[in-house]
Amino acid sequence: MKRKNCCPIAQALSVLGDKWSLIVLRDVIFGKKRHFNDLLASPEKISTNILANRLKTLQEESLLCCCVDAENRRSKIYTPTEKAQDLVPILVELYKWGEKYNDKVDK
Amino acid sequence: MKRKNCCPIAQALSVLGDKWSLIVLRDVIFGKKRHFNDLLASPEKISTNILANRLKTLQEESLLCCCVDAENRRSKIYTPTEKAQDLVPILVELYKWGEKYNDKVDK
DNA sequence: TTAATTCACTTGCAAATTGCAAGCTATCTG
DNA sequence: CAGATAGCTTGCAATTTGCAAGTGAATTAA
Repeated sequence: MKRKNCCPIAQALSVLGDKWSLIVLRDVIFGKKRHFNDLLASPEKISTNILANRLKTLQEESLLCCCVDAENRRSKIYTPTEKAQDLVPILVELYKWGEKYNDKVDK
Repeated sequence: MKRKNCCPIAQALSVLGDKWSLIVLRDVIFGKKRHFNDLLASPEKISTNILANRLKTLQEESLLCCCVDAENRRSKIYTPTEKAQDLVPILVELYKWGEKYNDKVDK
């Protein structure tokens, strides 16, 4: 869903504005998770088909790059690009807001 | 979709991580839009049922409050709460990222 | 060297969400 | 009183999500 001719916020959200993309990026950027199974194991319980789909679209958006692990060729290594590293301020602000307002939800 | 017992980023995204919530909040916070039809008119073309649904959930999340326009009782006024105003840093960072990376997409 | 295991998916299918168009109700304006 | 207007609601098709099971290639264990 590309949003052309519109404000940068909407353009950013056309890439990031779904339930899972920023969760995956959080784990790659802060959690240093690099493998499919690492990402699967996060507490938010993403399912395999969604994760595979997000990894694909995040590569298409140049947010992740993927290479084969030289030491274990069935394993792939996903690494964040500079474009993804530049999401850190967004993730930090989300963290601060979430901490301020939602941290004690449902005890 | 409440995410309990998990990181503040995931909690923030459980409220904000969908296609439309932050678009509506952008228009209320920066665009000073206050009425249903103002929000409908944004270039991203949200549909009426989705907008009505988002306005409802954003009120449930204490991000918007709603009152009847005293001068025109068929009209409702939606205003951002302090909790919504505190999203400004997130929206600013989204803006900067969108501007840096996505502004020239498809020319 | 064969069998079991692991990794990264893929497939099938039901459920939920979205998008579009049309309709509805209360209020207001002429 | 006859439109017009604001803010929805409804119906329905299309897309996306969630869950479980299965696949194939690479690796490790026996």
